[in-house]
Amino acid sequence: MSDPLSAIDPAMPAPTSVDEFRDRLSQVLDSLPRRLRQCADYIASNTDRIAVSTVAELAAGADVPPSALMRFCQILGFSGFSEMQKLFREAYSPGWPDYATRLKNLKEGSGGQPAALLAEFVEAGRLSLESLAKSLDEAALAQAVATLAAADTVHVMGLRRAFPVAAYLAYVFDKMSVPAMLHDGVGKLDHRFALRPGDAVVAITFAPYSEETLSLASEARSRGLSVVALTDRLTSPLARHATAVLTVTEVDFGAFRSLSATIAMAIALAVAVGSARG
Amino acid sequence: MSDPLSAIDPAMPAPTSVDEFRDRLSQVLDSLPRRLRQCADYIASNTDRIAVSTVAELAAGADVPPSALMRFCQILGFSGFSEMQKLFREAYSPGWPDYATRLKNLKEGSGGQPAALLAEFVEAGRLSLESLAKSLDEAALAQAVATLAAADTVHVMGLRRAFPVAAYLAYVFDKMSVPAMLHDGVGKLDHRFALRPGDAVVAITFAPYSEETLSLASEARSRGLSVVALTDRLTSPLARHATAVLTVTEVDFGAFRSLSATIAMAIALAVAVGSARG
DNA sequence: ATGGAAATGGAATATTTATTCCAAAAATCG
DNA sequence: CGATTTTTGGAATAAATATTCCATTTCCAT
Repeated sequence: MSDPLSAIDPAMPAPTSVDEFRDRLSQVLDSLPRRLRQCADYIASNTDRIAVSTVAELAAGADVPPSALMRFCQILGFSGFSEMQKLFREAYSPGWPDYATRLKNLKEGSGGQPAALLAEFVEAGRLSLESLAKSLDEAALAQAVATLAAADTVHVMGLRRAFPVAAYLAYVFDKMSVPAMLHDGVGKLDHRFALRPGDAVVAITFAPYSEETLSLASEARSRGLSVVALTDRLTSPLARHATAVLTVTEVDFGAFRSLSATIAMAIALAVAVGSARG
Repeated sequence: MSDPLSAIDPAMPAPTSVDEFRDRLSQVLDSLPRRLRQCADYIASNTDRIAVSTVAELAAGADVPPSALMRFCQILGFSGFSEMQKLFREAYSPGWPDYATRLKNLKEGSGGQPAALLAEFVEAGRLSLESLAKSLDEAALAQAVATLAAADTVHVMGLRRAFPVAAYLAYVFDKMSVPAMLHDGVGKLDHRFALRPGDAVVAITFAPYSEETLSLASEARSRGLSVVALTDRLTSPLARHATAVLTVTEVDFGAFRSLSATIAMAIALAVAVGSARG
């Protein structure tokens, strides 16, 4: 037997830092056969577990036998798993088990402005999610689900910053085999002829409310279709045209909102509707 | 021989959290004899090494024989060192919830309720955000920002579930007056002629990776443009074509991901680039 | 299809690491 | 100061863990 695998580099010196480790990993990645690639994938997305796991645990996680993982370590240039683990144990600085500390660290730390910004958005997102959990109007949600579950086609509209939410909602509907149409305003076509009796509309807009979305909701309502509103407050102009109103208060940071809560609401809605339909 | 040491509390239950551990430690501290106090002192100021050290290493650090350290663990209420270490290993990276099981429960039990679904998505989002804060590669983020700040036009591409992220990214770039183009695949036009020297690409894709996005990234790279990858792991096929790789691990619930962390990363990136450009 | 090379899984083994136990050393108390 | 209890260190053992090896399977080129 020749030795093609370690021939990737016969006596490659072991990586001496986590960065070197990452480099090596991406170098060898392409030439790895199935099992070893599984190792690589799992290790790459769970690098932080290496320091505190056993071969058996990691192997189980990657769904390979322990011997495959050993081989993997050796291909990377280590003498075995223990040597690899040593690298990560030395580099280990506790990942700030405490989220608050870590956040503070990011804000003030050496990562500079981008990291601090990220920390702010993470925090905003988390707060938004918490507030959503607390202030959820279950009845309204249930009603919205019932409405959409009973509809023929679901029309989804949201522009500008609501557009990502609308797009994701449409995506999830699609995956759940719910007939849905995303009104995206491309070419200024408004597709309102597409609204048929028996259909329903999900309209998404936040202050300052987009005219186009309000107009579609209003049109739908006047034609007798059900309209589910996803908006920022009960007094939103959108609420006027809606049969069910879902409100989500996002915590903004700077001029931009995290959308976390809005998206959570949207997926939950879509999945609930999808399963209600069977 | 009576048993005064464990008599500190004959069958005290083991601490179940790092906080409980700290409490216990300070409780017993005063009643400890010399060697055991050495253990306590050393452990108290090196709590973070427990997860990644052996008995022998810690004992050496505290300058006591291993058996003293064992006794110390038992006085704290653990059956031995391993049990104590387990606490710290788990606290460091708390096992993610078993969503397969939860989802099953939801479907079967009374929990098919939309509100319960929403709670799960909220939880998934929160975990994703926390994990992003913990695992952020600050250097990669800084590099990505620098890359994009130096570019002429920024091209953004992401399809399917990555599309909402791409759309939001493009929206924020626009608001921050960064020349950006969203490649949305409308009409199967691929717009690759639009890539000009001096431009940069932000490519977003997660397993299973979309061919179109990979192909745009690869094309851009081969023409010498910078490519920033926003993906789920370092071993992603997208990483190959990238000059900077940002990874975000989202906790999935069922088939759908919350996108919270991915979006947080995207906004932070866009805002940082926007302000770097002035 | 067929032979040869490569990759794989798992059982066997080696090594490391945790844990117990007890004889010796300190400490405590009358 | 001697008797008794507590604490200590380290050697012996048990358990967990890493590592190797090889028979079997898979892959690939012809």
